[in-house]
Amino acid sequence: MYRPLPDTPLACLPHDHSQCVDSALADADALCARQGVRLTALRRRVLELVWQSHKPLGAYDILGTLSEEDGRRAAPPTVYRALDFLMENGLIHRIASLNAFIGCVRPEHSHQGQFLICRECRTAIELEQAAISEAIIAGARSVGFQVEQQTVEVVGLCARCQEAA
Amino acid sequence: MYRPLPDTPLACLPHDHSQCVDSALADADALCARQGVRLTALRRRVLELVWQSHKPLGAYDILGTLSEEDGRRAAPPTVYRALDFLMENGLIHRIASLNAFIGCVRPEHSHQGQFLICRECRTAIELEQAAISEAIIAGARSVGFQVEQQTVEVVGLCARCQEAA
DNA sequence: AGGGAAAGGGTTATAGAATAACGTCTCTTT
DNA sequence: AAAGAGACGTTATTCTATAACCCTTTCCCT
Repeated sequence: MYRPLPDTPLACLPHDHSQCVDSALADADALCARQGVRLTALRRRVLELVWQSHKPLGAYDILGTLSEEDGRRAAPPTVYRALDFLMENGLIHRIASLNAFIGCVRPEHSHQGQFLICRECRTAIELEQAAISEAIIAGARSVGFQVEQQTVEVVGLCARCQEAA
Repeated sequence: MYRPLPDTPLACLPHDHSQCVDSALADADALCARQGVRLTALRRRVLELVWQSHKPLGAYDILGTLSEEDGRRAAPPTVYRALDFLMENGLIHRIASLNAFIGCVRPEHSHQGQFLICRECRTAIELEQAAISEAIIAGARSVGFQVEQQTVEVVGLCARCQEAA
């Protein structure tokens, strides 16, 4: 069942993004069915909005879009509850340094990603490198600390924006 | 019984914390003099408050303390400006995942730390391990990403809280 | 099928974190 | 003494997130 990340994450390249969205939603349907949890219309719509690009999206951006769609003005808890559900089920990640959310590229097995965030185009690339994780666990162990949760968020320039500059 | 390694950070151990504060302030005085920037009374006081423990401290906690001290009610920009100054000069770090600030244990050379945050006692231990940094830089390079800034924040259990449990 | 518990989500209000914009005072530096 | 920069006060606002309450829907048990 282990599917390795492609060598070059799609987020780095021009690609047919509608396929990203479709497969993310299909994966989510399958995953929720398997887990016996409910991917309601609202949760599914929020997930779709988060996946609208490879750039982390703020809760209030989502809120704004939902409000426009529905005519009536949605309230923050509506969105935060959906986001909480999606995070609990590994479908999205929260980027703490941006107060924003991004679709998880591999929701099928629980994990915490590492994120490369381009300061120019704002795209976030998710990595899942054992070498990074292990370096952190080893470093922590050297002072007797037991790791439960890692936050790795890196800012810099993506390959495309380096070329552009 | 957990036996510390030779270079175990003080935050991991019982210690005379007033020495931490004193030396942090003395270091800050020296560093600011060397850089030709002004460690004003306010900035120095904020630094002292941040150093009051090894637990990350929120801007509004600082604000509250300042307000009590001064009688009059301090406003957020007062604190945030001081915090910005201290960060620019490498005297404190911001912990993004906690919206909080902590004194830098080695302000003498600019760097970004890696932080181990105990979920039980809230203590944050600053690491500066080249192996972690390098693993991140290498991982990023593998997708053509050029790193400028790293955020590494780890949650778990410190040695003392593991024993207690 | 009926009934109760739990989950989902609307709504109002509030807490918590950070910044914008403008004014004032005080130092230099000339 | 005047000009300019830096530091800080002050007011207002924005952005992010949660609390608390209520109603409806769904699920599950018998």
